[in-house]
Amino acid sequence: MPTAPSLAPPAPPALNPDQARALLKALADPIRLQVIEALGGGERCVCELTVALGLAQSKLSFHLKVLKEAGLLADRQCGRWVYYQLQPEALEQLRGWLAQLAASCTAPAEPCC
Amino acid sequence: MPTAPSLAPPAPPALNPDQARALLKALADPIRLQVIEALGGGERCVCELTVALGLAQSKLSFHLKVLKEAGLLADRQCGRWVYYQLQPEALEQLRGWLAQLAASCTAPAEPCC
DNA sequence: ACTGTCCATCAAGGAAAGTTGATGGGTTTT
DNA sequence: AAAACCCATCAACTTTCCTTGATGGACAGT
Repeated sequence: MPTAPSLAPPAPPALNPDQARALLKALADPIRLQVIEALGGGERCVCELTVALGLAQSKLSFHLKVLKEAGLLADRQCGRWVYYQLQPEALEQLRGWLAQLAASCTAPAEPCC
Repeated sequence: MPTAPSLAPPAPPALNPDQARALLKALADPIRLQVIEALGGGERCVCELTVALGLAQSKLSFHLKVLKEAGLLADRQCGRWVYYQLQPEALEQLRGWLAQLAASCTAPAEPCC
């Protein structure tokens, strides 16, 4: 048995600090949250998103790039269109990272005076 | 029975979008994460944190304020010192918010071509 | 009172992120 | 091959965030 196959069920690969920061920063923007919510119902192409959110194409493209680089979105070209879809695993990974952070806070609360 | 008393056990009050954004933004900074980790072991005063993290007093004070305003920290004055401590509920609330966001993404995945 | 320590706040400068309009590459349609 | 459409990228600008050094308030000790 070379490398014991893990039996953990979903077990997200655990985030490194930079990935976590990128995710947090990507989510900390109203426009990008709107994009995520708009993609909640399924895949959409850029031109659909521009009209749905009332954004300039250039502006939307910028935010899509941020979200994609953070790992929250995946894109797929289809002819002349580019479709974006959510990567819900990313949200789950961030949740795991937060849980781990909270777990490291064993604060015993030591009042001094 | 005027307002039925909820039976939910811990039930964090649920975050509004602005609170969630403040939390995300506050966590998306390396220095502030160091502060949080430093406070993981319990309450600390500002002067302890400055030496522990090697930060200028003014700089640390700025980041402490951001974290406090986001709800991640609470402070307490004791004589000449000011002690900061973590508010782990804030992390839990953010986790809940993320779960809710993920739940709203029912992406049916509709390939077109 | 005077001095020293701890801390928050401020103004000014620098760095990073977001916005805008324009340009060009790639694809389909005519 | 020309025209129309979808989209990413770029440079210039604006805005937001962070850093730095200085100032002052609150408290404790002398």
